[in-house]
Amino acid sequence: MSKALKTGFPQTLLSWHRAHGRQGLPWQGVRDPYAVWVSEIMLQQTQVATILERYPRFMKRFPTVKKLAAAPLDDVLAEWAGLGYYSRARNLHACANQVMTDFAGKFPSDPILLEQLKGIGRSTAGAIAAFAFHERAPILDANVKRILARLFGIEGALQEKATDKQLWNIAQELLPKNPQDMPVYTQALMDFGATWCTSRKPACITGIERCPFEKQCQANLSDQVLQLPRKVVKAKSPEFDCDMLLLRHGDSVLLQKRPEKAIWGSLWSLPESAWRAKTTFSKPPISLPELLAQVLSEEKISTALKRISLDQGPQIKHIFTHRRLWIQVWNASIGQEIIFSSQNTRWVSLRQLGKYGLPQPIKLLLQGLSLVRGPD
DNA sequence: AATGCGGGGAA
DNA sequence: TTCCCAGCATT
Repeated sequence: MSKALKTGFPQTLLSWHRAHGRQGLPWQGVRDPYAVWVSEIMLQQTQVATILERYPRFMKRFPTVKKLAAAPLDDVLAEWAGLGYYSRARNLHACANQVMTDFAGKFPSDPILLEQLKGIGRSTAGAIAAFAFHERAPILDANVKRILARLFGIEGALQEKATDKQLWNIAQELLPKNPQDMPVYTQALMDFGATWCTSRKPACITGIERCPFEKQCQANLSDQVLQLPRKVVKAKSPEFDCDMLLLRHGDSVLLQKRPEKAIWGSLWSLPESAWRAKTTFSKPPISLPELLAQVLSEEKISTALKRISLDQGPQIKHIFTHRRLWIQVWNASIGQEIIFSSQNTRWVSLRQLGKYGLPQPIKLLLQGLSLVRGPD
């Protein structure tokens, strides 16, 4: 790497930030390690706009690492509901307890130690260390990968190990000399990637703004900006369908806790059948005992239940990053609460439903039925 | 090295 | 539709 670029890059970026950096985001200027950590986890693979309302709400609900650690996991998941990647919430809770027990309630400043904590990888460790402790530690999120791949004309695909290593090395080398610059520098990288060196409409292509690196940027010089960074094309996501049971008794609905290592892990949802690879054939009608036996793994279904009929409810199409799921909802109502022998089920009154972490499509479904309060 | 894990916004 | 996003953990 040329010495001019190595010293010039951080200074130019800092100047750029003074004139064009994003302002007014709720977590900007925050130096409390706990608050920094929450924001970094919340922003993983999640766009800023999604978090704007949720971050202050989370911080108000769990103002300190101590309170977060002491809270029931279900409360954390309920607060996280709708944000996706629920292992983040489980790890957040576990990490808070790690910090309490292993570090006396204080986040360590060393990125090597931070990376040992649940849910904190190298990039998040670098961000926390830089923002909260002025450590000269690099980050390598999607913004930085894109900026560096273009600036240095990195041709390898992002998924390749060698490319990753190469980018980390560059990110390390480009760090500003002065540790005091680390918070702003780190923020500047993210801002520049998010607003100017964007994936599809970078400033150098739109011509709306004049990129301060246009003379050094290898991708720009070779007219490859939109081709970098390279990615491996992913296969089309497979399609599935399943049945879900909306079983009501009075003002209660039957929920089922999902397994931890699965999609919507540890959230509460409606009892559901196994997912089937989607076919074009319509399914035959299903009886309540059959469905109960499937979704609850109940061996004995009482004769009273056998007289209950199922009403076909709505079909819901839900898109994940890697899957497409069609959900057939079946409505049923029973006269008395039944305690099922299968674990992980719970009757929840409508009034309490909002306190449960529900998958987004289920939350929307129940809201549509006026079972769950909307946002206050 | 490859895969699983959400949800929403943009084009 | 497809792509993208302040990634990490697991296998």
